[in-house]
Amino acid sequence: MGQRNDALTAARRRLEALQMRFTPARRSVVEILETSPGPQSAADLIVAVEGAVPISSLYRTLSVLEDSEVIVRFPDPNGVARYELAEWLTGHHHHMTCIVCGATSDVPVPKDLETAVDNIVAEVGRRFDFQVAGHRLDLQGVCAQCR
Amino acid sequence: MGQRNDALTAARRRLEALQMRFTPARRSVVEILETSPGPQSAADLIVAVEGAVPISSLYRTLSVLEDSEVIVRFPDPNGVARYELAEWLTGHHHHMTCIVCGATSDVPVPKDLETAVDNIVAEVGRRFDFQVAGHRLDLQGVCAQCR
DNA sequence: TTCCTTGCAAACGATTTGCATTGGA
DNA sequence: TCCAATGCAAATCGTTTGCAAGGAA
Repeated sequence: MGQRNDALTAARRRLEALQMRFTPARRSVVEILETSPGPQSAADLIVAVEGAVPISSLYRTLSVLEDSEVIVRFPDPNGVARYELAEWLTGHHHHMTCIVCGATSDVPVPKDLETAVDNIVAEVGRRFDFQVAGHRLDLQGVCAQCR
Repeated sequence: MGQRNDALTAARRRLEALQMRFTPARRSVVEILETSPGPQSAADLIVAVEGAVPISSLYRTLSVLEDSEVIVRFPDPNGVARYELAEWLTGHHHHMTCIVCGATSDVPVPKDLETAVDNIVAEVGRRFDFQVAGHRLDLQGVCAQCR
């Protein structure tokens, strides 16, 4: 079923639909993010592309992918921008950041727990007259490797 | 009972315990944060202190208060650093950010819902072998004023 | 040919730091 | 007096942008 190529294919289609090219740099970033265990910083990506892409081009690539909603950018607990494939490509998930090594990884919250989170979020929105559009749940703690 | 002065008093004591002074600038920042409906950015604070405190001093003030754990710094959804009184002064709470006006405000999640959140977080930690030390739940949506 | 894309360098905005000065205990 | 705190200016860091050159359709 080509599961491995889904994100790549979807990304190419999205860009082509916007009359933009699926260039090597753009493809590389999508590939890297697809195979990463969690969101990557611009610095991580600059290293990951092995200096094959100049800093300014990397940022431009990220900006294009973000504008086309292939990736999303968000600040990690330390304020550094991190990027990951958009949820329409990966599914909804949360993050856990290790306070020892600083690594941030994805947490694909099981359906039953996610339902509970949704209920809580909806209830809070109701109580505070806030029209909820989405949420983020981040855990801080110590990962298995750091114990 | 001097409820209004608790944070101010606690902040002064904390600084004095560290042999630091509770200067006017430091006091101002604590007062502003104590009376704000949500976390403030450095830019907000610079405006709030009415130019009475130079930029560099304001940042130094924030850094001192952060190091002494009187305030905490965290990035809002747009990546700008925001500051608020530490939870030992205000109690645990979450945040909601309006995607229209960008305002971030506190959400003192009711005890019953917070208990549910705690259970979920604990369960996730168990399932993913992650020693959870804390969590952040942020809601994105549209606030009452922006509808 | 026509645009989109790239690369380099300069520009930027937010935050930090060096250093001499000020001021409180 | 003595050391923390301050203020200004210069330095940094991550990120963005102008502009001319390169490349795919």
